[in-house]
Amino acid sequence: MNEPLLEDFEELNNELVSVFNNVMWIEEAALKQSYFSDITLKDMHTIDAISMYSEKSASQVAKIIHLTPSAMTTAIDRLVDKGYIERRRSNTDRRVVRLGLTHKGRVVYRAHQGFHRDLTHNLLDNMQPSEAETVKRAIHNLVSYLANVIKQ
Amino acid sequence: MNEPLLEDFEELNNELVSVFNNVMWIEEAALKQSYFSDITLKDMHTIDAISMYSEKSASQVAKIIHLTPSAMTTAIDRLVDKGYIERRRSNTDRRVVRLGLTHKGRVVYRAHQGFHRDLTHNLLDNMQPSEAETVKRAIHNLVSYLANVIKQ
DNA sequence: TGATTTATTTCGATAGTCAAACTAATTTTA
DNA sequence: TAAAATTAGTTTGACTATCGAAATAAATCA
Repeated sequence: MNEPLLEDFEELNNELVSVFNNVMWIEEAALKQSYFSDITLKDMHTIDAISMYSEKSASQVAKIIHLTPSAMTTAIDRLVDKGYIERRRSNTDRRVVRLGLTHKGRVVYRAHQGFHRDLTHNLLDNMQPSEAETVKRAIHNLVSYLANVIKQ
Repeated sequence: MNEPLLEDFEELNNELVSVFNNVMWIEEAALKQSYFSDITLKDMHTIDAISMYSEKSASQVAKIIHLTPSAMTTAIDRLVDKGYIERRRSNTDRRVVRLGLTHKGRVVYRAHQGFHRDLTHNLLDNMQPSEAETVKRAIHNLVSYLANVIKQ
């Protein structure tokens, strides 16, 4: 590994750690205080993976959020009971369960997207367009690196 | 909120979401495959909060990682049993439990720090010093924003 | 000293996870 | 085309982490 690019590499590193450690529980806490206090952040990620228009199967969603099939089933049960998502057996292959958001599900989904947009806006606060491009490149670096780690 | 700074704001936003959603489970998976497969990522965060030289009390650590006192007790039990941390009653106030890392604890702590340093290095991959400063400013924006959200 | 506060622990209940066994639907193969 | 294998999802049982309430013990206040 070559020389650090920043004198205060450690400071950046610590801030990054703090972001990772805090974002999760802030989302969790925000959910608890909201109108949607009956779901956890993990539930939220399930809803997010199902998303708006896709009609994904249960196993596709399980793969996205890294749950075993059995855990996926109970997670779906929970969210169906609470009225956030719907189960529909596929007509073309009656083994598969297609998942979709209910009206209530679409409302939380959009609220959660709003939270993430706020994060992104704040990330770019006070940046010139060219600087914003640099930030984008940095985040893209991270995505590529993580994708690489996953593959191995 | 003013105009987006990037034409492809959405793309950046999506990548940021993907980073948040993936970092956690990658850390989790990395732990499972490692020599330290007997601890979870949450355990790792406890170890991280205790850190190297501080001698924090149980309730201080609980506050940092947002656990209730009772959950903190059992989390400590777990990590003591597995040999990662040590409990010492304070001499000046015998109600308080001071926590410290064992040798094994310090080893995982450093390994985990290494993981985060890799992330930071990759974030800055192919950046000029001035660009690295911009990235640093962006992350700092995020930290400030999150700190602000916490306060409310 | 007696009452109150503080730090931690114990206990009972609950929720989410996994692995293994199972059901039902579809595809392969002989 | 009937039997075997595969695939998608569910059920069950065991386990773990969490919480809230009550208990314990030490320190501080009045």
